Amino acid sequence: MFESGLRLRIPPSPTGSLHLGTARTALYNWLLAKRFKGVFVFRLEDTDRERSKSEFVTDIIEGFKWLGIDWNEGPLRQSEHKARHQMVVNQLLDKSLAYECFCSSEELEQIRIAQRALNKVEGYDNRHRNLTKEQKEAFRAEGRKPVIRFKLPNKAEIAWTDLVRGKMSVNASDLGGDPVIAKENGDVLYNFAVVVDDHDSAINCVIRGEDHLHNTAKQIPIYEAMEWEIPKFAHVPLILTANREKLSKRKHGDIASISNYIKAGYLPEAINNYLIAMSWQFPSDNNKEVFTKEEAFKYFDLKDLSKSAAIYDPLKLNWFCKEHFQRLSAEEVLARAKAGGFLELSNNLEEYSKEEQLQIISLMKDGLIKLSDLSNPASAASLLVFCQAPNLQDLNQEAKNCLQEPEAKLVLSELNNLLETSPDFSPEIVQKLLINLAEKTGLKKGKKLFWPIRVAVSGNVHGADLVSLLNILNKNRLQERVKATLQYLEI
RNA sequence: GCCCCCAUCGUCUAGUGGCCUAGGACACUUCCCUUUCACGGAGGCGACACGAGUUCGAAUCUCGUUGGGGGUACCA
Repeated sequence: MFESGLRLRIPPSPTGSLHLGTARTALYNWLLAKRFKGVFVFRLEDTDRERSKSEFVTDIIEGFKWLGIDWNEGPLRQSEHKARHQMVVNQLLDKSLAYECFCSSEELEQIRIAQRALNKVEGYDNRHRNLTKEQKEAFRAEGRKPVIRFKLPNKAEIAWTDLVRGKMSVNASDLGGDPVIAKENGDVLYNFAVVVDDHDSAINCVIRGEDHLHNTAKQIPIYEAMEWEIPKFAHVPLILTANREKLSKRKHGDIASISNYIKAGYLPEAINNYLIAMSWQFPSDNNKEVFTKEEAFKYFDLKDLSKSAAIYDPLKLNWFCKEHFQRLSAEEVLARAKAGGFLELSNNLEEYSKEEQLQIISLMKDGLIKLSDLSNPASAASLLVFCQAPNLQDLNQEAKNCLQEPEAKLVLSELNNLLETSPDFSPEIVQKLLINLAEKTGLKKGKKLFWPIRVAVSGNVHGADLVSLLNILNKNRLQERVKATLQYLEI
């Protein structure tokens, strides 16, 4: 299908930070480029001068890098092709395939109102298609400045075979009139610029969101007018929120921006996995859900993509996160946590040896969703327990209740006594210590015995395996915290 | 309003005319493991939107209805 070599592109506009949907479209492009050894072009769609910002350019590039999405050409900037765009506008004008339109926004609005009243397609009625020289001069004399409109073919059916959806067609008359390609101030518009730039980059396959379906119908006639080769089109399904609206930066900024996932310490491999799996899975192996994009590209094909929109499910994303954390070594988790600045606790882990740090991470990484959980006191994966004694004044209800039990004081004072004579900790010693404690207190293994220790140590009745926890924490810290709790109970 | 797209458990999906009393995953839930939480293991709940047609036979093909989404700018 792509004898001359597949050429793909992703053209985000730097009017906001990298959007989850853009990332997903980029991913699908990347997957296909890798699979068929194509060229992937990265272009910044920055023709809207008021809304485009350099900080967003940085954000988008950082986002792609974080996800591991690389490109072969670019970043190109649409704004640098102004002269070229102008040239093509003039060519269309010369060939009478485009024309000047002098309608004011008020006139346009009136046309729409009238059309709507008749249940017709709203849009421009092409009234200035065939203005005479005199008419144009008259408008100019009024001080009007024209926009340039492209002549859509009359009553023609615009059809293409979509690589995701199959046969598609839109009637030209349903497109809302001849589209403006250049504004009054000379700036060209998206639907025109994108065609010129894609052609100039020799793009032969356009993968974009389903929201562009009508744009494709507007763009194909421009290719035809210029006698340019029309690329293949593939419209991928959209991401919807739980209440079924298109995921937008403005309304759902927290979940829509890649930068937020970076900040929260998500694993890029989990985001990639989720984004791909939203609309695609391994052909003939739907049991394989957890995979990397490098595994996926070997089998990826647009025809296997789902046609319907997917609803963003944070719970499923969390599951992918857990799965990918489990596949990471403790070394790797530790390195990423450090590099990302997620170990900035009050006393950080530096007082533990490297080996102990790795033990700590292994102990905690089972249920880890994102790296920021490591320093979030509310999270079960919080490392706070290793860094500071619990605040006994401010315990949760479960912990409070536990300490009020009569056995709590008994357990802790006996433990305190045993610690006086205990040798330095090892897993075996801790194990023995707990057995001794059970004997001394007459309590069998159970909540009555172990919960008070947990509260004294971590301020919580739940947590990681107690023997490992105490062993890493070590004798001194345990002693300090048990004493502090006993003191607290005396008052 | 008009145009376009989509339609299997709550969610993501497998399924391309008989292997379907519809399979998997997330979520929920029961039990087991476990000093706790989690992890892990074994179960459970739960869907072909509806109506016609084609066919010996339809989740799969056709048409209609309904529902959902997107588009409808001198934004991208």
